[in-house]
Amino acid sequence: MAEPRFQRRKEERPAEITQAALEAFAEHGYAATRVDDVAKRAGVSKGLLYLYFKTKEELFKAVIRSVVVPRIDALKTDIADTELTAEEFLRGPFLKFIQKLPNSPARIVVRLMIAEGPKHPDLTAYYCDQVISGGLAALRQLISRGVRQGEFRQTSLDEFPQLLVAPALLSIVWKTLFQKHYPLDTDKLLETHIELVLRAIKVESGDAHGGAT
Amino acid sequence: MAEPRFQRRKEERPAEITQAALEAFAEHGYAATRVDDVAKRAGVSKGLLYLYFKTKEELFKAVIRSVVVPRIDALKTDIADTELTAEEFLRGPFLKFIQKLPNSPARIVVRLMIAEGPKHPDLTAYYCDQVISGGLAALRQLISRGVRQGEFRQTSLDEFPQLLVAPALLSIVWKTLFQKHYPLDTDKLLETHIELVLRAIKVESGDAHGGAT
DNA sequence: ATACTTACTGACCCATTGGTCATTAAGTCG
DNA sequence: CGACTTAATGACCAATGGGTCAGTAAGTAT
Repeated sequence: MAEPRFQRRKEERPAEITQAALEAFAEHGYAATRVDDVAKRAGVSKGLLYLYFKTKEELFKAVIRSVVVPRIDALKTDIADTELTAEEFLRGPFLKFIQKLPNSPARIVVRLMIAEGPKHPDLTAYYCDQVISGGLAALRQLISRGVRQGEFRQTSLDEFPQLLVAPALLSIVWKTLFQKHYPLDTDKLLETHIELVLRAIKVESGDAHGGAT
Repeated sequence: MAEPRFQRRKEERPAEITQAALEAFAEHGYAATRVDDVAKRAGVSKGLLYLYFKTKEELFKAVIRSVVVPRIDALKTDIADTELTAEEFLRGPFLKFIQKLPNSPARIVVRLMIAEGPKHPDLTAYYCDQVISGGLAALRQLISRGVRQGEFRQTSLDEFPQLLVAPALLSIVWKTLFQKHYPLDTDKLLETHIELVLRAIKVESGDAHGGAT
């Protein structure tokens, strides 16, 4: 009876709607998701949603941004602030970072970007600047540091830091598509990846197998 | 005047439509492509399209199959029939194979599968059987051969042959999304990848077994 | 030629859904 | 407690597009 038909919560609404949209997009993809469904999930009317987001496309962009921004910032400051050697960093924080990706909202974002990216040039540009450009620069910096400190040989890897994250992308895609048919231990896969990369780029000292320092 | 309004070409139609659909899907993705548009591209009426393909979804599946089947068969027989050493094969035919992917129809298929796969379980299963399962088995075989012949060390790579193709997936995605903003020499990237992998897994011998037999 | 089969057409149907707006009611201020 | 502002609603509109089917004409057999 005394239940109010709705409450006014101007501040929280955008985040709630964005979160609901992320879930809906995760289930059906962007195109097949009905705005009405997003609104229902957020416990809100469609009309209100359109009060906060001009169009469905705007909502889409807001979703991407809300997931991407904090995550990439974390990695960037992590690399800048760390006191670990390059190898320790790769084995530790970096490995942890890419291991988390396949089970995080990043998985959804990657799928959405691949599917819808080509239709949203400005969003892709934004993503390039925020995620790709910054992320790669940070990785390149990490590798260069390793080379400067005499840990790593001079290889083409610092020209293609993408190679460090390629298996993470594969893990994400795999989880999204094949996990059910064809389970894959992505944690172990990524660990193996780091292992192999290190073996390939470390300066070959007397004890090649020297596991941890 | 004497121009016939249309010709009857029962045999060629399916392939023509499939090809047109591939192009349309490449441009707009599956959901945003209108069946009418596919028909127009194929120079055919929408009605006829529905004569050959029960639904839009059936058409989609046919497109995927038409691209995937021949390509993967090629790689499989290639690996089985080759007389090269494992290292030579990786540096030669395998590198060529993954270098071609980012500019082939495979690129489109990958995007479509990532975007739409989760909504088509049976198609995903099919893809798993035809592409993934077979492809991985072939790669694993290649690696094992290398190990048996004393070329490669025993590593976890044969547990995760996916690592061999991960950079190819990245290249495909990159080309699809970022190429314009952020050019990437995928050929060189993939070459570097093979280089690094080989350095990581080759038996370390200054001279013991000289690599090639 | 004539009758017959069927590849092919394109106008039509109608469910779906992005987006709007007149209306309602929750909060607020004097 | 009124008077007022605005967060929130939900019925509604218009367009889009998957799918159908009655009709047409290209090929074929006789």
